[in-house]
Amino acid sequence: MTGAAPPDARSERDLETAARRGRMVDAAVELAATGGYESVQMRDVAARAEVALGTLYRHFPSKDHLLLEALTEQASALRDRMAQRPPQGAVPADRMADVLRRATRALARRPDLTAALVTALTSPEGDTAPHKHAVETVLRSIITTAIDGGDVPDPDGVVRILGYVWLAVLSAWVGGTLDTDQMAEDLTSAARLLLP
Amino acid sequence: MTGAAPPDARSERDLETAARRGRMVDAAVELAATGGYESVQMRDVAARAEVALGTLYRHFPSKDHLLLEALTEQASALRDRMAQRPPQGAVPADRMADVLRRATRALARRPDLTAALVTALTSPEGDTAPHKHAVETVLRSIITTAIDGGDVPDPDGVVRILGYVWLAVLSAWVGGTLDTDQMAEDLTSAARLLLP
DNA sequence: GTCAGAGCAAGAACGCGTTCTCCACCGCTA
DNA sequence: TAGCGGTGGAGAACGCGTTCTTGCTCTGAC
Repeated sequence: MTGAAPPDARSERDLETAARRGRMVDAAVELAATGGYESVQMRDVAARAEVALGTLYRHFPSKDHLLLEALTEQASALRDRMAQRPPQGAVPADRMADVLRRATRALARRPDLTAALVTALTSPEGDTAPHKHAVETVLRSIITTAIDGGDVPDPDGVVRILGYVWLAVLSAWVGGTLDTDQMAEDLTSAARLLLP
Repeated sequence: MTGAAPPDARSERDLETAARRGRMVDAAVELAATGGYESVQMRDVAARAEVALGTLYRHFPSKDHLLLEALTEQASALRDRMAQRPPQGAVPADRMADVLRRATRALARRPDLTAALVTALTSPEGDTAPHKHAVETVLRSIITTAIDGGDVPDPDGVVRILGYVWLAVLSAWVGGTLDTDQMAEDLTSAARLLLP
């Protein structure tokens, strides 16, 4: 932060720095989309973004930080896309199942990318906790749209629990213990058990 | 497998091999208990078990396989201990909350060990899927004891969902985004939302 | 008795995340 | 104009999971 400086008074240098940063995230996403987490190799990211390895680490202290920034972007984009069209269904359970089904289908469309990002999300690095919180908040806001205005007791609790189930199911899918259909099935089941 | 040979006809060599294998798992558990996942370094495990690195990898194809074997043992031991004493509570929700609270307290008693084992469980290595399934089965069997005999509609669905929540909450605790109290709170909340 | 093969020890080697070192360039102030 | 701090480039170096190589010993088959 430059404090009192007007936001459009950035020097050309700052603009270049921002562009470089964007290229690094884009490069990570491109590599993740073809081969998942292990295909995102820091040397390759740096080469594709046309920066040096040291520069990459100057902006992102670890591979997981880099992928979590990408995940935050992707999750926000998903939220915006989901917000375009209100969930279908007469009761909250149906609308929730619809939201989760659509979101899951969107994620399953680019499986390697999703796997890479979820892997970063579930990696145990302690100093990424704030970023993880940010992502969880976005995911919960997606879920929340399904019960807005419905007559749901303890909506926050339900949203928290469904957020956990969503994460666990995604993690199991990434780990290979669940396929896409089982994932959708378990999410629907959770929605029906938790909502009227 | 030696086929038709009687089980106690193992040669001395086989006994030594089994003992070595046990020492490797024990060494991993000891190291995990003091420093978590990253303290379980394969060279250290081999040294502590007094085997060569190659021998360790002959028995366990990866660090995660090793830790998942340890986790299976620990989970089975936990299940046996939990089975000693039936859950307290008048209704299924109370009994479930009791079971989850006791289990969580047991896991929180050795935080570094639990963190290491949960990390292995949520690591995305594809070829550990069967081991992960085995662990999940044990965890679900612990949960199931809380609703045995109760009048619960769709008990399997509830157990699956609560298993997911348990995993996600543990994972968040390991990742540092949740403390022990919040973990217990969310689990209790899930039990009350899902059970009568 | 001998020979093939499995189990293991010892340790070098490799891959990739991460850190460190050294240097060039740019905009700034005396 | 000369020096200076900070951003970035190039790449070596380090740590740890994993793999590979070499050689020894024991076992079972013939």
